Amino acid sequence: MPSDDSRALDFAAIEARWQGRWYGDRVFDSEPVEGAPKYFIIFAYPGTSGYLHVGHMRAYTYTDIMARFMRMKGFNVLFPVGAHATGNVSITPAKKVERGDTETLAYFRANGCTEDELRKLSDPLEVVRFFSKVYVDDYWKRFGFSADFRRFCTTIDPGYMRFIEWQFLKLKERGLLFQKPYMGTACLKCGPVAVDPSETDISSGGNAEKQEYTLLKCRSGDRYLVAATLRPETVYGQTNFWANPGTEYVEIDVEGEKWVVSPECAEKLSHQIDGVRITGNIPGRALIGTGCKPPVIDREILVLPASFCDPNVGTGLVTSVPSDAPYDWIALRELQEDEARCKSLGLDPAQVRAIEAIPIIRTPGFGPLPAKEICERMGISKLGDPRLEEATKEIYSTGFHTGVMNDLCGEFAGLNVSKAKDRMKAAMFDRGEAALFYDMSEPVTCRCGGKVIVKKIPDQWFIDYGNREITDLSKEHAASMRIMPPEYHANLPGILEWFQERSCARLGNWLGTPLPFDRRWIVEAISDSTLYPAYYLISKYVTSGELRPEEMDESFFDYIFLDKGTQADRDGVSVRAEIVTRKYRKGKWEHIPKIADRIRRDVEYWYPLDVNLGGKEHMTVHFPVFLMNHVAILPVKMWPKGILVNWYIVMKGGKISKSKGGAEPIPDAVKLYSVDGMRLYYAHSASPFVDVEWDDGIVRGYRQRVERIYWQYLDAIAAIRDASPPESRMDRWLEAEFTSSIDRMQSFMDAFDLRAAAGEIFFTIPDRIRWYERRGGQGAAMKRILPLWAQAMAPFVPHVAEELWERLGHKDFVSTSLYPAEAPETDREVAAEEDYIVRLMGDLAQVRKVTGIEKGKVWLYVAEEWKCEVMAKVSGLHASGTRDTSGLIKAVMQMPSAKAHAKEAAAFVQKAAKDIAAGQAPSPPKDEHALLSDSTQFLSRETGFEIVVQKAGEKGIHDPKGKARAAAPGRPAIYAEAI
RNA sequence: GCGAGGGUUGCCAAGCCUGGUCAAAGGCGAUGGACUCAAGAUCCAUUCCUUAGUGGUUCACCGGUUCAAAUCCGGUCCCUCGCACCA
Repeated sequence: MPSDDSRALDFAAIEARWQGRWYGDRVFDSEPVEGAPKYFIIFAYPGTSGYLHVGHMRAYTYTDIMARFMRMKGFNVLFPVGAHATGNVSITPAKKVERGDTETLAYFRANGCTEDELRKLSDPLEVVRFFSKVYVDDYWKRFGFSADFRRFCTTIDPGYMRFIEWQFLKLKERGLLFQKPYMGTACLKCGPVAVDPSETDISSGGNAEKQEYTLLKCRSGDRYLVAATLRPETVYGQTNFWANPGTEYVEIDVEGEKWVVSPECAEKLSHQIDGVRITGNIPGRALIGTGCKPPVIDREILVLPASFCDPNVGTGLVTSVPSDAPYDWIALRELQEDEARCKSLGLDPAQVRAIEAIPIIRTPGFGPLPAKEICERMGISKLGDPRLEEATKEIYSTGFHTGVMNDLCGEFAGLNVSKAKDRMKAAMFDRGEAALFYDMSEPVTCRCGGKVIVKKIPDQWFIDYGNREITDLSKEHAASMRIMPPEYHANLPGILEWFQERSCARLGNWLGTPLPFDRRWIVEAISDSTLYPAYYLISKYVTSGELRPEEMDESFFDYIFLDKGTQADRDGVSVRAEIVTRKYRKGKWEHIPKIADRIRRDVEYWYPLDVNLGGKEHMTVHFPVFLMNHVAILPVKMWPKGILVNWYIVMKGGKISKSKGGAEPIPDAVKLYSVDGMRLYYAHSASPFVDVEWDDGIVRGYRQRVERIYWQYLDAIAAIRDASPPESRMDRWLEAEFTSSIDRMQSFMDAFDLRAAAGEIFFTIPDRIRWYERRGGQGAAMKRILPLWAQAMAPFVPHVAEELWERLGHKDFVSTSLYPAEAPETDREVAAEEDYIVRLMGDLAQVRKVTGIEKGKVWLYVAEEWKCEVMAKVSGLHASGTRDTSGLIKAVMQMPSAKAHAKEAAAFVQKAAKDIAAGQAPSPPKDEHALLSDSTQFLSRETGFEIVVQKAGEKGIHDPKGKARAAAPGRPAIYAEAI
């Protein structure tokens, strides 16, 4: 027995040792092998934006486990890795470093970045280079990934960019690219910016949303007072118009029309509509008391004063619908009660008082005037009340979802509000009475300090994912794919259908590939990462220098992916493909396959991709376009075969965020928990399809579990090293248990159920071995199962598995060993016997507990022979459909053995039938008495009771309490006496 | 707004698709015991209530289907996540 302290494993040494050997021997570099089945798996590569955290490693580890498993199953596995540098992911940190952002600098330093390195990182390209290296060396190799690192590439490698150019040429050729105007968020100084909660481009306003206002053009003389509304469906309820008497408005020329809006709005509009210019000023005061004629309703309404008209919101002018807008309701009432104010603004109080709200929407739970009702309910009576916001939201959301337009709404009467909204908008546009206007829901400030606005981009490039043919083909193909979890498989067709056009390029200063036919545009990050698994087949040749980026023209890719330019018209093939036919090798020139041919063969061999594994954030973004681009561009035989989605590791309080940092740096985590401990944690602590809360203690527990198994394994080796232990029934038992565990593990793995698979190997098997030892197993079976056990562990805990494999005396790697093709025949009968013993021990414990007898003598009564016969009979009848008790009893009474005990038998049949129906009838071992007699010593030792085995129903047995009668097949009766 | 997932016994987490074998796997924690001078580690047992063992009440809540429901259907409450040119 080793002393206790030595039972801590030096994981770091083991990890370093095996990683050194794997990568030193390049055992995971993959090349096609004629005739060998292949397996091509990737994980969605990370953006080079920051350090990775323990959550990312979950997905990556799944990928490696699958890759390792398939390799050992005999597949030729290709598992390449890369990094995603497109867009501004690396620009953002570079900018932060450049301006000396203290948080960012601290973040880099905390993760171990040296000052030398840090200085360079103000250059985005350096950031890409830096993180590429960190990912490969500090994370992926550090985790022992069995990847082919020769193929590593980023999306801004020159070769990759050629590939993307080709992709877009093909999309264009297929008619899937088009241009149209788009309203984007932008800073006037910096160009397009992203507005999102992570605030990578902006300094504030990350939660702002782009809102679409409908501009209602209300005729007033030769011009329009233009009101902005989010609720165009309420136009029938307009009773008056609001303007702010305390502010200035401007008159602008819009395509020949004169509009009145706030100056702020005019400025915003000028970025959205061409040729907008200011032609005059109008004090708000001057509008009050005039009239205007809004769209749809055929009547003039009065312009009234309202302080809540904010020149920064919408047009600064508002149309009033007091029936459904709490603000309007309160404002109107206040004014109606304020005669003095009316007079001071030159309004006729009587005329103002005459205005009445017009009910337009029937909303369940509300009367005809919801705005009025909610204000009364909430006790809102003044415009200054902050709860007006809440009231507005409530009315809007209830009305929108449940409301129906009433009879006053002309042709729209009877429609659901949600439907009426779109139709009314469309009708007003058609008649030229309305226009669209976009604005942010709250102020957004760019990193440069400028204001972020909504700006029209007149010629934005889109990919047409709404294309009928591509959508249908993709849906059809998705149905045939292996997609996990099943819920996603079911949802994917819906997502593909929902996917419409998507902008695919950006103006501005981003990293990425310029569109080959319009180089002002840079292909954006989602669109340039759809076919990339295919590029891993090429990157190797670029890295090695065998292929130069400038040689990768359209005809080159056409040749290797689309079979164009084969044999017959070689003239069209890339020049380079012809050139590299000879190479100086080993001192002489030899002919080697042309590089393009070699790559083409690689593509034919490795493609399609078998599994694309990525986080759930990809479900509605990356995966659909990944699939649709394959369908659009590549031949059917190259369409992907599988998708696996993983959920997250979360910290208390939310998702671990790469951009925000704060998570455990991987190198530190590895020291704390060990690589194999973490790998086992990922695989086993939960299904891949749920979020898991990171918990230190639990991860430590897994490290300990690995250690424990390691020592259990070594002890087992030591115990059998030079001995030839005798074979016993427990050896047959262990081998059978082990074999079925391995069987289950294999089928779990095939179903991507890593958790259940790991459970078999790291929990069930050690547990069975302990039982084996407890029952006196001497090691004969251990000798046989140990090698396969190490192999089974290898995908999950490869470092420790290699170590154990070596201790067994192997000179090769367990990682590249193969699982045996066939499982040995095993004896299932013994399993029933051991189940019986386990069950009995449970009953004994139960008896001990309820009687309180700790030490004493226990009599076990094995059921009479006739009971076994009756049980078998009932069981057979039950299986063949006879289930009613009286029928069963009749049938059983035909049996002479039962008839001899008629009364008892009838009762027994009833109970047996019940147990069988409930599935609770244990299958008894063949000879209970013999088994028990053989096991008395074991049972005594385990329970501390003296054990006597008797046959129920025999004369002269010791049975003072008549317990023997309760004996059932597979379940002996028990009687205990304290000493 | 659009869409998805979920609420299980102290905690984490299986089961739910394919109803019965489910008082409900496994892990963690807790309690007791073994081993030890002791501690840790390890091993064994217990961990809803009850009871000389085969009984009772549970799987967010309400209702329904069924001989039978954690599992199917309808409703309610609560939580989480994805998307809306960040990737």
